[in-house]
Amino acid sequence: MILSRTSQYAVQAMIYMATQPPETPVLNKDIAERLNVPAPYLAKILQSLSKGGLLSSFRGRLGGFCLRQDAASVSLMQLLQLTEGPDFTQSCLLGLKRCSDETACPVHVRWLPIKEKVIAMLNEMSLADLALAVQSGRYRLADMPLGMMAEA
Amino acid sequence: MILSRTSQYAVQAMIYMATQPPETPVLNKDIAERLNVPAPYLAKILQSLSKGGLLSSFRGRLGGFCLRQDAASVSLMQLLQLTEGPDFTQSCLLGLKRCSDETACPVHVRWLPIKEKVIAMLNEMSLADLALAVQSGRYRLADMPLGMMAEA
DNA sequence: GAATAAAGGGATATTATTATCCTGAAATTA
DNA sequence: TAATTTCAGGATAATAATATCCCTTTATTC
Repeated sequence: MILSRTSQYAVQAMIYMATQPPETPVLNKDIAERLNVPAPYLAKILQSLSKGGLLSSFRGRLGGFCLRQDAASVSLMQLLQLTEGPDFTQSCLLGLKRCSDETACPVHVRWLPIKEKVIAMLNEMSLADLALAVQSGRYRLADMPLGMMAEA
Repeated sequence: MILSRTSQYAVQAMIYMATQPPETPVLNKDIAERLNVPAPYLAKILQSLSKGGLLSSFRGRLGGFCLRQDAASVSLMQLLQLTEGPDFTQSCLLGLKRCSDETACPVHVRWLPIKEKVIAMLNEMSLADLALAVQSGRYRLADMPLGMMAEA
């Protein structure tokens, strides 16, 4: 029902980056501060997103991280497949190794349609959508007293 | 997206118990064996389900565990609220502490309807339903070579 | 009453996840 | 070239989840 903390940080960070002007590297430190998330841990996550091809990273003075692709072309699904593993949507609710339409656990038939809705949602939502929602000011990216959705 | 292993074991165990004649205590050892799950760990889980009011436990020779209520009156939701915590369905997908209709994370609006479907499903499915599904022979409770759904 | 079988409960061990630390490498600026 | 800034990467630490162990209590059987 819930994502790992790693995924939560990753999603928040990616959405935040999508709210920033592209091509201008964003610092891990800044993201961590805005999201109120442990910086060294976030660094590891961003590192793995770079390896996974979603981010570009730059060292040195004007360094930081940029979205490698256009925010509109990155889905939540793509992102979560990196952080949760490539087939995180396929696992059986009861933990069975083999649970398909042919040989299933007893909740399978009821769970399947919901799972498909989840998958569709994850595929449909892009970072651009989410960034826009945040920039509109109606949605928040973090539990913070002071708002973080500036420049639109 | 996925339940804790504890919950998975709990659900499997409860469904299994619901397939057994009521009033006749079932041994932790037997459940563990059938489900292919570590017995000492399962024992802790069953213990907490007893404390939670879903099971009755009996010590001594003819001891074991019984469903305290009729299988038809126990929903998956009830069970999972014990193993995952009372408001496990309310947590924000992105991990925000406060994420309600008024002040929400950017995925909230898309997630909400799905979450409600999940909640409805969990409320609607009873142990009796699931036990019946298993007893029909068309669904499995564990990753086992030899079938476990005997007596109907 | 003694032996046996089961759950109860506390302590401990193992593993995975989350988080921190430190040093090095790359880039920029002066 | 030297100083600074930032990510890279490895090692380590802290925490939480999962799993095991041991001993006690309770009930049954003999």
